[in-house]
Amino acid sequence: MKKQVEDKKAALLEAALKLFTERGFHGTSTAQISKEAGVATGTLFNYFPTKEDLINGLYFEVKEELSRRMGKDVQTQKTYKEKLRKMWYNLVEWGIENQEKFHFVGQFCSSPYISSHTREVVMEEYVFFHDLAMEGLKNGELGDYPPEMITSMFYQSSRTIVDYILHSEPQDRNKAIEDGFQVVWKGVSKK
Amino acid sequence: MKKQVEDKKAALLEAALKLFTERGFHGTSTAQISKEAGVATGTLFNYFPTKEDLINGLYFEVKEELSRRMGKDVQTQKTYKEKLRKMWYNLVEWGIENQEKFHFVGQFCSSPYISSHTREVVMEEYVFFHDLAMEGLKNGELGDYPPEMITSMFYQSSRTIVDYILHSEPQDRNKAIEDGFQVVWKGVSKK
DNA sequence: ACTTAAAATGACTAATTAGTCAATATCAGA
DNA sequence: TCTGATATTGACTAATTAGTCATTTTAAGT
Repeated sequence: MKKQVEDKKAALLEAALKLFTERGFHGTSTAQISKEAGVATGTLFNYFPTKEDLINGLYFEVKEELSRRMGKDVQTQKTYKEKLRKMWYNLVEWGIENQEKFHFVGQFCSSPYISSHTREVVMEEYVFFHDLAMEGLKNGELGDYPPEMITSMFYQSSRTIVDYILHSEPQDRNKAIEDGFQVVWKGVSKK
Repeated sequence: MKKQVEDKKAALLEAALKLFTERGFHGTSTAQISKEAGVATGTLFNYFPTKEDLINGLYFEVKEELSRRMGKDVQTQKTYKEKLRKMWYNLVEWGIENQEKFHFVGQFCSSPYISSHTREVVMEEYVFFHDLAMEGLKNGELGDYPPEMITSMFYQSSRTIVDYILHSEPQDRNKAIEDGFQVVWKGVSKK
């Protein structure tokens, strides 16, 4: 019975991801989500007491998945530049593999339907990212810019490159990913 | 009588800008917009036959205003780098002065409620931007990246810097704007 | 002051919404 | 097979929605 429960909850989250990304929060009814997930309208509310709880739960799950992917194998890299490059590839490749999730977080990161509590809990998962910027500033690898500016430029540039790859469909994706890293690295590194 | 008409239409557009930006398209009712604008619920539909016509009209107006500002005094600059810097300052300063409009275009540029017709008409206003990238590639000022990648990086970086300035509130805004330009220029320029 | 055409109004409607709840289905353990 | 706790269902409700339209108001020209 536990298995079934997880199936339905996962189906609801998947349906919500698709529809919220396509049509927005108020543009999607709970009935549409239930139908897409293949459950009754009442079932949604067994798992998520309100529509806002659903989008907050979804946002948390997706951001958590992204943070795990971003940090993967970063600390095993030899140089600072290699660490940043690894994180860049993790981020962009995840974005291409998970277009809907990538688009979803971009769309709802500053939405009023995501509670400040959710935002705070999610933020904790990204401390390592801020710390990596601080490390680069201390060891002189990065230009003398505020750390928040560096992390924002890095992350937003990844969104730009993912959108570019998905929309312009360049013949060589890996070239585009590497080009993107070169632009960002030249931009934020010292000298 | 003409004066009054323009007043009401402008009030509706201003109210729509505020509410759509805050709560999204489906998160805002036409009744709320009319109330915010200080007109009756029926009056909105005298100016905009449907809610979608309203958001499309608003999107067109705002994007047109931005394109005019972006291109201002750019061609009178001496060097290529000065042209790009001028455009950067135009863009970022407009974003800071017009937070709601800047946020609005960022939020709705890939929304399904903006018609492809609106998108096409707006695109024509930005040909000069693409041309400036092509110019930089031809004269060897810019690195060998696809022009769409360069224009996207430039524009998205401006959004990042505007958000950074509005959110982190650095003591010296001009320093932050110039820092932002330095990062972008180092990133996309040759050598 | 009178005329007239356009502009403004807000009560109204049919459709849709988030969320409820009483009834039904499921299934592990006895 | 029977029991009881839990999961699922979908008809239902009260509230809200975009858009309509008959009526009233406005104001420019005479």
